[in-house]
Amino acid sequence: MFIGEYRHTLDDKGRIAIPAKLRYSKIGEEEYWVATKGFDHCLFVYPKNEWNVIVKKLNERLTLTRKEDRSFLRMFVSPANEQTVDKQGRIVISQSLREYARVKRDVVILGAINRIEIWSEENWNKYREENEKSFDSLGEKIADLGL
Amino acid sequence: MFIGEYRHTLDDKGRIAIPAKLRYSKIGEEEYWVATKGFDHCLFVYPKNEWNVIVKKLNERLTLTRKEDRSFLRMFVSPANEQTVDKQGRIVISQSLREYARVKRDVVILGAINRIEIWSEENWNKYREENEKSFDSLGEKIADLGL
DNA sequence: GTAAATGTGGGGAAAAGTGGTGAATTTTCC
DNA sequence: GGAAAATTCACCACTTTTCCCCACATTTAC
Repeated sequence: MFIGEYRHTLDDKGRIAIPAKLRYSKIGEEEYWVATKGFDHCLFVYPKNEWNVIVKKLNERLTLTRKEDRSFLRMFVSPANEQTVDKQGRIVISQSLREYARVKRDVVILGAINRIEIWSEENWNKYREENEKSFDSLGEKIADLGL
Repeated sequence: MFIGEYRHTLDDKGRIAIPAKLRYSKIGEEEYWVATKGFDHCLFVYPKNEWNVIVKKLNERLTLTRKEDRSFLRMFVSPANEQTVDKQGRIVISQSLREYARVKRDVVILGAINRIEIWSEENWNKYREENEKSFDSLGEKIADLGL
């Protein structure tokens, strides 16, 4: 399971190191990772097997003939990128993904149970500020989680 | 599985390179590809075997007597043409397809699971802008896929 | 305090993408 | 039917990008 918040840097070649704690978590020891556009202008990064579960579900439910389905496919699946980790534990973030998430150099990486999220530092700070304020009330709005 | 977003160029002869990641993906190593008109004014490009699957389905489900079926067949199957890749990994996009998708020089190529899509840059930017806005809410509609 | 692991930067070889030339084939026109 | 024009096709060449190493600084673990 992926948890934790990490500050890393993206180098000139678009490479970013996956935090060791995430890289070597059980769920994360895969041959490759898949990065794609996520909600709220961050990137979602899945280990191979988790990604495959999602695509399988999507394939069952999405149809070629429905407009919304095509849109979701193009927004979520098409931008995805398979990446093997290099010897230093890094993956490459493609240019279109970097643009989408507006990441330049300083990056925040979040563990999010079955995926990793990559945020530009600016976006993350803004998001965090906004949501910390309403954290308590937020708890009441979301579904009954049985906590 | 085809995934990824790529920016390529179409040359004066109508040739376009299939991104290497797509060309060499398992599903993509075929003798030839089939390009045809797709939804939303882009082009759909299938590897041989995937195209055959589509045609088989159409054959089973479309009837000669229904007006809409005939129309769909003529819009989707008739404009299709087979293309072998040259030594540089390119295929030729026929003029009528180029006109349909309004592609001139700058082109965006999308991996879309079992097909590839070719967009003119302008069309893609417009489509993306319109659909990115509703991406977050769209995700909710598609609902709990465990993303 | 020392050794190992982690994160960051960079260089060189290989692959990918693009543009172009000349031969072969097809089309057009008389 | 045959010659000229146009188009297509199969290579070749160049530029850019990507990939695979190696090196080093910093942090973590023992």
